[in-house]
Amino acid sequence: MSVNRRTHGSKPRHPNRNASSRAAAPARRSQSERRQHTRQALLDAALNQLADGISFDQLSLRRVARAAGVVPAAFYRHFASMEELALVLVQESVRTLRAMLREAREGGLPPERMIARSVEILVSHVREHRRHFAFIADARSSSNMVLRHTIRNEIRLFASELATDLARFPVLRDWTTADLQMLAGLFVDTMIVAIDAMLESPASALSIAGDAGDATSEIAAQTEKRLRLIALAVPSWRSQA
Amino acid sequence: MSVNRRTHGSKPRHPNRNASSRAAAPARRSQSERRQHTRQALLDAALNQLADGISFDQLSLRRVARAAGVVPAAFYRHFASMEELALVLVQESVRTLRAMLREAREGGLPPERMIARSVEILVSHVREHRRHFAFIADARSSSNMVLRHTIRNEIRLFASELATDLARFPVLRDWTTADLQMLAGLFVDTMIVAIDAMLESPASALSIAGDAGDATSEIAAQTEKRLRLIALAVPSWRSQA
DNA sequence: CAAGTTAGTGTACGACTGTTCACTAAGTAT
DNA sequence: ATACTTAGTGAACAGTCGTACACTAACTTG
Repeated sequence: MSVNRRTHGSKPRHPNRNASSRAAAPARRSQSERRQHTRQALLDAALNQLADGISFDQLSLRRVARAAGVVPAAFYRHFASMEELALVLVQESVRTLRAMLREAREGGLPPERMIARSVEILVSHVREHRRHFAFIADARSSSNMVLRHTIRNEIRLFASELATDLARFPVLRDWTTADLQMLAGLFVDTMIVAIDAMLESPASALSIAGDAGDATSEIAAQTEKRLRLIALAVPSWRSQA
Repeated sequence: MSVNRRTHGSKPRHPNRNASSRAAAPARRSQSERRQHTRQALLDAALNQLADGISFDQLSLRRVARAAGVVPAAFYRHFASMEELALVLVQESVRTLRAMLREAREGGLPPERMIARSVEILVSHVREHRRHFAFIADARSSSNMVLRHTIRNEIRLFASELATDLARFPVLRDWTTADLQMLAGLFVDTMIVAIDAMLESPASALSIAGDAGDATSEIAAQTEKRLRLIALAVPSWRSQA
C-alpha cells in the first residue's frame, strides 16, 4: 500500500557536525571505539542536562540525542528507551555514593570529630560529583516508576550498609537491628535533605576556599548541628516496644 | 491576509455532555454560580489527577480541561496558566497544613504522649486530605520554579511556626532561636519523609481499624521512633559555636 | 579484494501539547 | 423587548514528542 518514499537526490550526507557537547572530532576510529564514544556522549549529555536543572521527566530522547550530536533514531542503537539509559546512570551514580561511604568509613577515627568529618566528605563529594547527586535527587521523584523504585531501593541499601557500620561502635553494641536501621535511616534522610538544599543553589562554584557567606557552608553547618543532636540522643535510647 | 474561517454550517452546538468528573447536570444556574462551578471543577480535576499519581509536570492544561468536562480554551476564562491554578492549590493545601498544626497544638497536653499524638494526627490528616498532601509532596520537586519555591517557602514558614510552639516548652526555654529553628526543621523534614512514604503506597484504604500489616502504620511506628530519639537528645544539647 | 555487518542519517507518521480566534447561547441589565 | 456581557465552543496553528523505515558510509571479516 505504501509507496516508495525517499527517491533520494544528492544532498550532502553528513551535514551537521556542529554538536556542542561532543569532544574533539572523532576522526577515524575503530567501530567499537566509535560506538562506545557516542554511547558515552549520550550518557554525558543526559547527565549534563540533568545538572542544568532539567528534570528527568522533561528530558526527552530527542533532547539527549540532540545534545549528543546525534539523530534521534541513533539513540536506539544504544538504549531501548530513556528508562534504560537512566538505569545505567543509576549504577554509575550509586558507585559514587558507595565511594563516599567508603571514604567516610576508612578515614581516621577521632570519636567525636566523626560527624564533622562526614559532613565535610558529603559536601566535597556533592561538589565534585554534582551531576550524579543531581541525578539521584531527581530520579527519586521521577514519574517513571521503575526508575523511582530502583533509586529508592538503592538508597535503602545504602542506609542498610551504614547501619552495619554503625553497629561497630561500642555505644551501639547492643542496639537491636531494627533500631540501628532506624538510626541509619534518620542519618541518611537528613543527608538527603542537605543534598537537596545544596543542589538548590545553582552554581556553588564561587566558594573561595573558606566558608564565608556561601550557601553551601550554611547548609553544612545546619546539617552538622542536626546530626550532632541526633548522636547526642544515642546514649540514652531505650528501645521500648 | 487571513481569510474568514469557520463558515459555520448547522452542527449541534453543545454535543458533549459526557464529562466524567462533573457533578449532576448544571441545569439553569446563575452566571456567577456557573462560573464558580467550572472553576471548582478545574481545581478538583487537577487535584484528582495529582492524587492518581500523575505529577504536576505531566499534568497538562488539556488534561485538566478534559477531566473537568470543558474545552481547553475555556480554561483561560479562569486561570492564565497551569501555574496560576497551582498557586491556588498551594493556598488550599497550606490551609490543611495549618489546620493540622492547630489540632496538634490545642490537643490535651500529656508531656510525653505528645509525640505519639502528633504522629497520629499526621497520619489521620494524610488519610483524610490525601490529595492536598500529594500535591504538596509533588509540587516540592516540580520543575516549575515559581511553584517549587512557593511551596518550599510555605514549608519553611510552617517549620518556623512549629519553632515558636516549641519555644513554649520549659526544656527549650533558653535555646537560641537558631537552635529552635534547627530542631523544628529536623522535625518537619522527618515528617515530610513520612508523608512521602505514606503516599508511596497507593490505596491505604484497606486499614481495618487496627494497625495490622498496614504499610502506613509501619511508617507511623518508624516515624514515632525517630521523633522520640530526637526528643531524647534535647535535654543534653549545648549550642557550641 | 569481496561480502557482510552496523552506527548513524533523513524523512515521515500520528499523537499530544499551549495558545489564538471568531463565534454563540444564555444570563443580565436597561 | 433590547442591547450588553460573558462562559464555553470548535477549529486551527505551530511546536515537540516517540517511533518506524529505508538507506548508506565506513569498518570488519572472510
